[in-house]
Amino acid sequence: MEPTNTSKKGKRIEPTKSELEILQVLWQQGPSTVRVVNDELNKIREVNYTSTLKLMQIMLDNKLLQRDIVDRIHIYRPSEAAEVTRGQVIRGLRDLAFDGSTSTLVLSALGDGNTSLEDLEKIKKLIEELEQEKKA
Amino acid sequence: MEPTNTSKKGKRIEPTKSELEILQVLWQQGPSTVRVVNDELNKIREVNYTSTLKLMQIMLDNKLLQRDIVDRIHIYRPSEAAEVTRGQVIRGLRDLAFDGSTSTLVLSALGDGNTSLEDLEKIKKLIEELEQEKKA
DNA sequence: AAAGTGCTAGGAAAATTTTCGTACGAAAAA
DNA sequence: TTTTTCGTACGAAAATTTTCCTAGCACTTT
Repeated sequence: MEPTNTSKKGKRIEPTKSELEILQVLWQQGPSTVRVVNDELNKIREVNYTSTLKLMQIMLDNKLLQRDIVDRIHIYRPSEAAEVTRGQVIRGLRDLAFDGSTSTLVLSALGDGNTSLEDLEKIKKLIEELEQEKKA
Repeated sequence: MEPTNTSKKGKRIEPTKSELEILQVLWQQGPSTVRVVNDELNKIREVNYTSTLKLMQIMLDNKLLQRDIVDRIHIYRPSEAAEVTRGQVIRGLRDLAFDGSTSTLVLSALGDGNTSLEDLEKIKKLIEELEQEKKA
């Protein structure tokens, strides 16, 4: 399908699965080289270095990542804070498979019975804060 | 990549985006013909009838859907209840992009400030129930 | 019966995503 | 200086996902 945007650079798209995987490493580790990211990925599954490199270059093109070059070392970092991208992704999934309903999604997420008491408390706290804001 | 399963039929996979889109229609409308599903999809975006048909046939192969034929009319329905598939999907995303943390995910879902008071209450209720179970 | 309608099956093309081979440059080691 | 090492860029293959074309069957209409 023909994109509405004719310019090659700067298309804004949702990250793919592999891209999210890389973003997650960068969110965890902070700005990193390809080597670091690739090593991290290889703790989970086998990936060739150049595969990770290529993907990160594509993400640079797509503006999902930014890059600093200091002393010839390429250091990549996410363009957006984790919260922003995660929000986009979760809302996308909400609309795609959860009827557009946040509560359906949250109920489903909590539904496996494996959420710890601390987490439940944490979430309850947040809800109460949100309720305060709403009522105010 | 070579699948571990050599048999053609019966491979168990996570639904793709388009497949989730179809599942969502079936969850909403109940068991339906391809025509109904396709009409529903076309309220959102243009899709050719045979595209939807093909996808649903693939999903039948993958056992994501099941089919009843009554009076030559093919009626499709999801193999799994919405809750089950939604749970799989949300856990997949949790591990992929939310550090494996349910609370991070939920906080992110609620974080856009658009959740209604009723929804917040509904979620809080559920959390309190879960806490009771845990403590018991 | 012939033409039209509405549907399924299956192949294959198109688009997207993911993976990797190869070339090449710069720095370090021999 | 030559060789080895470590990294990037780029093209293209491979795998996956998505789309649609064509053929064929059954029923309806003319």
